[in-house]
Amino acid sequence: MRDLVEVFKALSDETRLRIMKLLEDEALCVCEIMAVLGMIQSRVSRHLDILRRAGFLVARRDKKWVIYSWNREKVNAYHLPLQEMLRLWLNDDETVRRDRERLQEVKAMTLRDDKSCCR
Amino acid sequence: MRDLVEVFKALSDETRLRIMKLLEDEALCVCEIMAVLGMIQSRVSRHLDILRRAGFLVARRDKKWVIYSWNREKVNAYHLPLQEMLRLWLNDDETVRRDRERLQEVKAMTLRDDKSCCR
DNA sequence: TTATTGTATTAGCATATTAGAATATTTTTC
DNA sequence: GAAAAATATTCTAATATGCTAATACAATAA
Repeated sequence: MRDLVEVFKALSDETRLRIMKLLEDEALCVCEIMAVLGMIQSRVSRHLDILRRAGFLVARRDKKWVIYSWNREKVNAYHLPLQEMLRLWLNDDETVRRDRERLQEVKAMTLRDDKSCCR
Repeated sequence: MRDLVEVFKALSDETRLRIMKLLEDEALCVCEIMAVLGMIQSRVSRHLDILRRAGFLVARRDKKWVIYSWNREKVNAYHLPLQEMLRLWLNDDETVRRDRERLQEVKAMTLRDDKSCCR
């Protein structure tokens, strides 16, 4: 029960839903997510941690960067089915749509190039 | 997006999950739910209201009693699929199991008999 | 009509969550 | 090793949430 509460809590926040939708199709580093959402680093990092602890995301380090992506390995009974639903939901949402556009811009700008990522 | 956050928030609480599992198969009045959960009236009523607003429950009045049950009418894109999942989840949970036992006792005791319900 | 029963709402307090600023940590680069 | 870049963690203030007790409301019973 505690797990399920944690899982639902993780999804009970607009910022975290935006992050989940951002990472739906591709892995991103923290600074890219910051740039897309226009939020400061500690805030983004905190939300990523909550999603990771609940089982929705995994983090791997790549050089200087920590890359977050959807977790496809089952760590509890809940996150995989909920991920499937999230994939179907919010695709018409105005904020999600804008975040996706912004992501294309951010990716075109930064090209994570072994030097520095976003600025 | 706001709707979805509200829906997940509604499920982000142990008491409310217990209520959802209690009402999974049958409609119950507030005092029966109070008796099963061993919680005071204002607390139960408040949680029922949160679940109702999120679309998960409906309330109908029957004489003195207000009977709550799962809402089967689609009021948003989210609650029906989540209800399906809830039906599969938590069936092995110890608290849920005890609540179900307690419900049988409460029903045997009270028999909602046109006079008074629970005491 | 008045009293009783069942339910909803409100007020006040305690706890939890969130945001931003500051600091710490880790890795890389020089 | 020192500096820089990226990320994590901690601290504090603001807001939200949950609980109890008290009160209000609605339907029924007397």
